[in-house]
Amino acid sequence: MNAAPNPSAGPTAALGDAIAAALADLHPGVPAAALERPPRPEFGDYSTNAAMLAAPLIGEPPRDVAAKLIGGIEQRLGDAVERIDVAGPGFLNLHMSEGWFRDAAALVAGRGREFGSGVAERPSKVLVEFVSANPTGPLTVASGRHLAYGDSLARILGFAGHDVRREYYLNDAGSQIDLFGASIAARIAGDEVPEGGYEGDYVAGIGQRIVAEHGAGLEPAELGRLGVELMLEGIRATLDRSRVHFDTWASEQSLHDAGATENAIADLRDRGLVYEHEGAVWLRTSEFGDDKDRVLIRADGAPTYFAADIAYHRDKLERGFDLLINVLGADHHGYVDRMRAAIVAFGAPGESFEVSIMQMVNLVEGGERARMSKRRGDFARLDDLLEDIGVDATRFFMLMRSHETPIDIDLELARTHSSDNPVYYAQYAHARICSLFRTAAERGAETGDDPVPAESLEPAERALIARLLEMPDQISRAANKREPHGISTYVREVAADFHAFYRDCRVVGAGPGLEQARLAVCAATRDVIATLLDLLGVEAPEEM
RNA sequence: GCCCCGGUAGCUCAGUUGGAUAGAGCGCCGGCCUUCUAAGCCGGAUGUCGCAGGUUCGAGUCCUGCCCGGGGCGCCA
Repeated sequence: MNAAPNPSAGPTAALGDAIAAALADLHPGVPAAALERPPRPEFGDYSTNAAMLAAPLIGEPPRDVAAKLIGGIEQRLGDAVERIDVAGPGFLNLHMSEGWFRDAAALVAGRGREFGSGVAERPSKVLVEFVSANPTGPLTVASGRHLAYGDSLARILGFAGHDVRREYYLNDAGSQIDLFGASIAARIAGDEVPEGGYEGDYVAGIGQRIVAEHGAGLEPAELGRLGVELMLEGIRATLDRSRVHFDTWASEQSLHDAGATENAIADLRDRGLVYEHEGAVWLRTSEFGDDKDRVLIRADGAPTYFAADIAYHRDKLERGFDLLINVLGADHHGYVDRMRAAIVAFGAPGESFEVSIMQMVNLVEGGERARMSKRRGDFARLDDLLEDIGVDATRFFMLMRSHETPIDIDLELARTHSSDNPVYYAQYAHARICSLFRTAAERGAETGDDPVPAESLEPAERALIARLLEMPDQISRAANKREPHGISTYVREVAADFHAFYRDCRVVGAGPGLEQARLAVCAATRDVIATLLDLLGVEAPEEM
């Protein structure tokens, strides 16, 4: 039952192992106990509910079981632990020794930017598809949230040890492209765009550029193709500014050209899952958890968007991914069941397909919903937001909340370069540490093997180290739950603990032994913050 | 009608897979720079965790039913 020790888990792993072993001695088959950080300092550095889990199986009161566990845990941990108390309903509270904290800090510092990486229990090959905005307009702030989430999730999964690829699916075929071409044609002619067409001012600009380069008189279909090229140029530039780089761009048109849609439908037909009804061709998605069957080919002979997407996802599966993650807007949630049904129809496990549903993002200024652009038919562009508040603030604010919650971005707050702006809080901690190392270098760091003075571990220092030790758990949690916002919460906690440490603990010139020990704590903190910010796609400046 | 998401401090939101006296930021009040960055720190006030039941040693967290807000239920994409 003991998992192989994972070097990535850090110093706390040994605590969990000791508890599990002591528990196994007492009674077999007790479920894995939690190792938590208790809510209050008096409760020690770590606590476990092991005794409360074992009590019903053993048939004794939790506090009695807890008392029996103490010896076994103490014996295994030696002088790492100073004292173990039984508390409350049966918690075991572990008070770690000063030496244990010093060793832990040195270990974390030694791992540098690697600390917390490789925590995935079962590394797998993952494809994250996100943004995938139609190339018929510039990216919006909604895409900005998708991109921040998708890219950060990819970074986190990669750091955790998975083999991750980012992909953008390009809807470069179909009725929307036709409509886009018709809209451009109308603007060139000085007419209103057709019903339901693209009304944004940028369409006229696209038309002008095409006329300037290729002359007038192009067919709408050609205008659509050239328009997509130009829009794509802009989209790539915006992604670049946002620090997002896709490994692959999948093209719907290419799938059509390769006959992928027909092949996918033929495959499903071979599996006996396709039938004809009222002139259309249907897929039995209802056999795999969907509400009802879905149309693959319309009565007029044209394949549906769903059919093309099935072909696309079949292609993803054939490329050997264990896990497909799609990042979609809330308006697409009704689409999830049918797509998963198709995945299962191809013989892949349902769990191999996941969708992260993104809630909306509003821009707020002065307590009111902000308009980034007042032009008719236009919308809040990501470029305008990047211009306004910068990449760091954009990405950080997008990831401060769970993706399942709508967010309001306060532009006034995001713009200010003051302490009120949460994006600078963690960056400032990082810059402060870098500055501290510069000072240490100027003054000449203390050298030698002086021992660390006893009773030199201040409460703030102890709290900071304990916070750093959460790193592996925080990474695996963010990765497993697909929640980059957990990283954003955690990095602010690390920064807050560092600022308190900085207040209470002199580093440079602290004295023989102590200065080096505290520089190790600072180095560990600096690296952890830099890693976390990088996972969010935010820079870690060395000075501010 | 059915499905998804949310409802936690004045505001915006966290809440580590069911744990101890529910937290943070903003806003409000008051303190702290002759030593490593004050973009910082410290102290102070505020809660029927939407409502009602249930599960158990224990529920903001899990189950059921309601209420409110947002989104979705096409041979559109």
